[in-house]
Amino acid sequence: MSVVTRFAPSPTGDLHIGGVRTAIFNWLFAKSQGGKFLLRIEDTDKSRSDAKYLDSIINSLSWLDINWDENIVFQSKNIDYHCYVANKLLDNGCAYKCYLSNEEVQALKEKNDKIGLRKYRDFEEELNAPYVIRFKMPLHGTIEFHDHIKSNLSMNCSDLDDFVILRQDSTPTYLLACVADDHKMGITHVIRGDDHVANTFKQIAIYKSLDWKIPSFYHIPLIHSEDGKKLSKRNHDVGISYYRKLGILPDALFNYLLRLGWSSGNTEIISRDKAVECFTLGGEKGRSIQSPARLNFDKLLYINGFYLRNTESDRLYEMIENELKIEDRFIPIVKCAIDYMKIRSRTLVELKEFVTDIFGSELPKYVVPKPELSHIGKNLLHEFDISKGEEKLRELATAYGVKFKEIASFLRFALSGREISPSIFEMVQCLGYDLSRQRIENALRL
RNA sequence: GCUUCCAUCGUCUAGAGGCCUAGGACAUCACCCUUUCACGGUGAAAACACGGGUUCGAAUCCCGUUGGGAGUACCA
Repeated sequence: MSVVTRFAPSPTGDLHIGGVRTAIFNWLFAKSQGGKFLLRIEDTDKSRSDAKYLDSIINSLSWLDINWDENIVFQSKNIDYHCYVANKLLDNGCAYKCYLSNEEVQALKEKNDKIGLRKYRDFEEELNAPYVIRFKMPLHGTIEFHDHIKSNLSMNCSDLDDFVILRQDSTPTYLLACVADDHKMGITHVIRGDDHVANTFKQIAIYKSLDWKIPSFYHIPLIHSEDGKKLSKRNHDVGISYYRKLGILPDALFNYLLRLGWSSGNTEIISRDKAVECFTLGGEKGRSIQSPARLNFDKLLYINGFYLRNTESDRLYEMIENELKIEDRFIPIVKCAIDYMKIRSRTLVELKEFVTDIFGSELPKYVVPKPELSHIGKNLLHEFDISKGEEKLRELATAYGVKFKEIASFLRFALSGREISPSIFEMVQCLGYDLSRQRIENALRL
């Protein structure tokens, strides 16, 4: 049997960082098994869904290079099918029309009155009143399933309500739509956040009532924020676009998220190809932890720095090209500088700023005060030609009796305007002799 | 409250009864490299939540306590 997984976000906001990890797991699982990875948009809640978020989901997944097979499935387009399934359940006696009003339901829930909630469960008549369709939960027994992450789970049916599957307006609820769509799409493995475990018992009851094949379930723990709290939409760091804006590379985010709650021995840096090769989830050799993992920004930055300095400079240039506001004649200089600056940057944004501030114009931004330079030092620099190179400069410093360090820090200031920069002759190499001379003369005059 | 799941350094994790005086990574600190900063290298500090069992032997199995997560919608 070939594997089919799916990622099923709802278009109600910026793609959640936890959702991204779920997508990665699903994608990786499918790829590692030679199966298919499908994308389904759960847009049945019209009031909360928005087309702009659909774009952002597609855009974000593409950015991460997580590609899906076949066409996107829109849950809202399957509503007829959901209704058909609900009626089937009604016909085979596994569901019933419930005429309870909203207020009545609320009052019953407050009293935790499960019996009262089932008032219409065995009601024979047809009333001419609005109704919802409720699923007939078995009164006794247990529902059990083997979760490949959490192992065997079970729950007493008596703890489960007769939940709504079709609303008053004849639209399906999540519990029904999800089962129906997963079945229709031939999903074999459901990998999702463990906020869905409680739903799974209910969904399994639906599968059984329909005599449908039950997929394998993998419930992965949720991701928590840095302070150990639940990730809240109020926090800026839950949406993927935050990381993108910050200059995180997609491969770095992929790698970082993969290692959150999953591991392959002690390996920290795992390329996409390698991940596809060695990914397993659950089962005998599967590596996935059981409790929520916290986001750790420092580690993300470290991983990002690693990917940054191991990415071809030309590639990096392409990534920042559009945001670079520099004259054309500085482009070759900037390109050259990326070679030296990528090792010193942790994000693309940082790289872009370094490179434009230091190499994007005639003179650098002087962001620190000019260091002291002795008279002898000045004389030396007036005489020295930068094109002669480092050896010559050292010789001259010795001859003049000036510390190389003194000259070097002045040159660093002259060429970069800051205390932190590539080495002096790396900068000279990028700037060229003329521009370098110009910068030195200018600094000498300051 | 009820249901259910979980528990190794500050954080992410390795660990599937003896290989563990518990390993790696980030962060921290020291030193080395060095014209600055990074990168790189070496080293330090840092954890099996607690209490009972089972066993010749437990981080690993069982029970309890404590702590944490998730769910408890005509939302997904």
